[in-house]
Amino acid sequence: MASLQKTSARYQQQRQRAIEAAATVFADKGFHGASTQDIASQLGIQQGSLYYYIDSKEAALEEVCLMALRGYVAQMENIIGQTLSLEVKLANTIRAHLGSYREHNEAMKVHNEQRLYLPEQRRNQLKALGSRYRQLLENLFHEAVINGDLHPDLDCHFSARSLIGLCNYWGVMLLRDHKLQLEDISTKCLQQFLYGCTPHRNNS
Amino acid sequence: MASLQKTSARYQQQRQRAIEAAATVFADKGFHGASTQDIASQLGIQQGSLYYYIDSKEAALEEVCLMALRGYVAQMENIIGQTLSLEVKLANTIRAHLGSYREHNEAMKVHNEQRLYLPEQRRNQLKALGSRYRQLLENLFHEAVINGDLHPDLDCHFSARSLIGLCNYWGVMLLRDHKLQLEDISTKCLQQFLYGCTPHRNNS
Amino acid sequence: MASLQKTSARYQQQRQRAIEAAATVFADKGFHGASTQDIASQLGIQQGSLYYYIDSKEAALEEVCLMALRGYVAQMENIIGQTLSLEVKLANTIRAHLGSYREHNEAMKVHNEQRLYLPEQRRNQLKALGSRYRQLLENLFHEAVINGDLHPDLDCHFSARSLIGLCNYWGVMLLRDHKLQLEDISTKCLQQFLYGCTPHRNNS
Amino acid sequence: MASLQKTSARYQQQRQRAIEAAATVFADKGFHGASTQDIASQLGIQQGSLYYYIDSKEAALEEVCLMALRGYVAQMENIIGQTLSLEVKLANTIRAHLGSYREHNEAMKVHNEQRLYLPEQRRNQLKALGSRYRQLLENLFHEAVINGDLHPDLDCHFSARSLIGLCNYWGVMLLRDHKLQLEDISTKCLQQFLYGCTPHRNNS
DNA sequence: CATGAATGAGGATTCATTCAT
DNA sequence: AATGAATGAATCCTCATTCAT
Repeated sequence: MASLQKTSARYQQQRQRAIEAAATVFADKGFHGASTQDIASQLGIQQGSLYYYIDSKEAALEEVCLMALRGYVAQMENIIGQTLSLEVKLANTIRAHLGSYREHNEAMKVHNEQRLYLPEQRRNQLKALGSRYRQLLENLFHEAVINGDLHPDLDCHFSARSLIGLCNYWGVMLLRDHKLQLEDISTKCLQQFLYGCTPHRNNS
Repeated sequence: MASLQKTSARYQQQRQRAIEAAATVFADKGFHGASTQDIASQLGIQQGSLYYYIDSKEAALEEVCLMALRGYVAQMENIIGQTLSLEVKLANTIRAHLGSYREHNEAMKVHNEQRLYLPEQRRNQLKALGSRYRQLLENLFHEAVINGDLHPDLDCHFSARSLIGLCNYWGVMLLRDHKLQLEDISTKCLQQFLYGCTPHRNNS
Repeated sequence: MASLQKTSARYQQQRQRAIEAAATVFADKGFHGASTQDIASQLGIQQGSLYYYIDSKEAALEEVCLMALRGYVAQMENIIGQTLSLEVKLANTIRAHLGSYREHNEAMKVHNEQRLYLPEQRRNQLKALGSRYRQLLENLFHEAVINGDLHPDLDCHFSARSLIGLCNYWGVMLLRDHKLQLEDISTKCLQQFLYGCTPHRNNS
Repeated sequence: MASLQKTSARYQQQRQRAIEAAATVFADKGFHGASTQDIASQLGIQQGSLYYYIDSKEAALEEVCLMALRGYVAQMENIIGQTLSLEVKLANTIRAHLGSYREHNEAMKVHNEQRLYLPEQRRNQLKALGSRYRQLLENLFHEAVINGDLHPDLDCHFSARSLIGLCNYWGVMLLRDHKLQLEDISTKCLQQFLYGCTPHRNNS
């Protein structure tokens, strides 16, 4: 009859572990392909006990996605806020983006691939965070165009999304193939993104 | 089972429709989130009747993926085989890649997002076709490096995959947002990929 | 629109083949474990076509059982009617019983093992034939007791059923193991049944 | 799955009840004719709940058969091990065999009639137990032949199986007709088996 | 005669969720 | 704080049967 102390540090920590377990399982099997039994097993508890920490499977997916995006956006705000050259800022952004795939228990992958299985209502926060991220990136590009660091005719919206697409692609590759080096891929993504494939003077 | 002659044009056509219906449904709800009832409804037949045309839900996913990749690789082989400049070949490749998202009942999207839910054994053909595609693209890059059309230090493997990642990202966007123009996105992808975002002389 | 000539020799022959196919399949997989597809395959026709020859799966089972019992009882009447010693009559009975397992497409086995899956109503004829067979055998025993050929205290009902049980057991063995010799098993069954296992003078 | 502790007495007892319910239902309707709904109803639980106690319908059949054979073989070993006359040993064997039909929720009947619907792999234990039983019986006969208790030319293998066939036949009859008396049938089976039907001096 | 196509009901199995303890 | 037990709905798939052609 004691009221549940769901604010205790112990509870919060176990809850966090539950979300991470969900992230791992969802990343592997997909939201619908994963069972709450899978998540409980990953955590080392019984299936029924899982519901002490999550409200529903769907809520768990939402938490996983939020966990991924929150860290992601926070890093981005930090990077953008610093006084550094465009190239360095972009390098940091890309490394942060790719790096977050290897941390966070694959929550990033889950966000990218599974978030649309959430009902509209549950995606509100997620959409806001995602927009914020894209906006920060887009603004960075706008300023760079004005500064002359980027091509004057650049479609900043298109470019921001392209960078996201590129990073998401390689992020998943980093998860799938552990031989890939984060630093190496980050550098190449930056090069590819800034200068393309053709011979250019900037690098000569 | 031995003497079933499911080769009539009528049967083959209906079967094709079934695979397309599966593609549509899988693209929307994911493999595990979609039910065979969903597919049957999409086709306008009873759930049980669906099995007259497909062997299992899993087999349907395999067919969807194969349908996507076969067309895709065939186009690629055609494009590569022609005597055209690198830029035109790449432009054609990108347009074909993006275009195939808008045809094929979203089979491309399903291939990209759901194929890993197939058991190993069912992915053999798929893997072969996928490798073939990447290889064709990579070879195109190798030759272009030798010709001097691309940067001499280019990591062709990385670049080929980056192009695929970029196209897949925008392919899904084209599906999601019908206001996007295929031609416009294709051109921008080509520009981004070849020349990056920085100001460059090639295009000036 | 021509009325179906279900009395033609051609039809009757094909119908017979259908019942035999059903017998084979039912013997192997059991009534509920067998599908009409299995039967059609065995016959080399399409599943739908099967219904031209049988009214339902259940009706097919009834036919199979009847086919088995009719032959069985007819042989028995023939054997009993002859003027022969008890021992020879029994030998003939046993050989006929066991032999029918190797002919008749396993219909005997199906009758023994599957007939109870028929609804009461469909078992009427079957019961009559079965009772008739047991009665014939029992009468044979009664007479033999009176003649002094069999033990005066013999429970003829029990003995008749025991003989049936013994023959059914070995009948199935003959189906399962093709190395077993019909003649050999028949002789041993007769010996076992008449004289048991203990040393006796009759055979010395 | 790893940490499930389904070892509580409560669980084991309910599980046992589930297997017995399955035995009853399989005996009545056959393996393929019985539904898991039937078993669950027999147990008084929901269909889905049944799977908390069994892994699959097939596994349930295996358990039923094992349950039957285990008790059966254990009794047989006990009987054979005692120092008693052949006749008494056989009497005990037959009574045990027939008696087990009336206990064990008809598991013996299920074993005899349905075990072949199990896939090869699931029949391994079953085969071993069955062979063991037949072997024990056969050995008993071999010794009796040597002692002169049984006919010197006896085919012990044939006789052992015949006894099994006889007992199985009457075992099923005991299930079907509750008016039959176990003791009566046992005695008659022994008489029939040892001395056959002809007049003999041994018993006079 | 025979078939291809379709149906709809039934069946095994899984699973998110609940809840008493 | 956690679990074992149970539920009932959903889901994939099979199958007996029908019927137009």
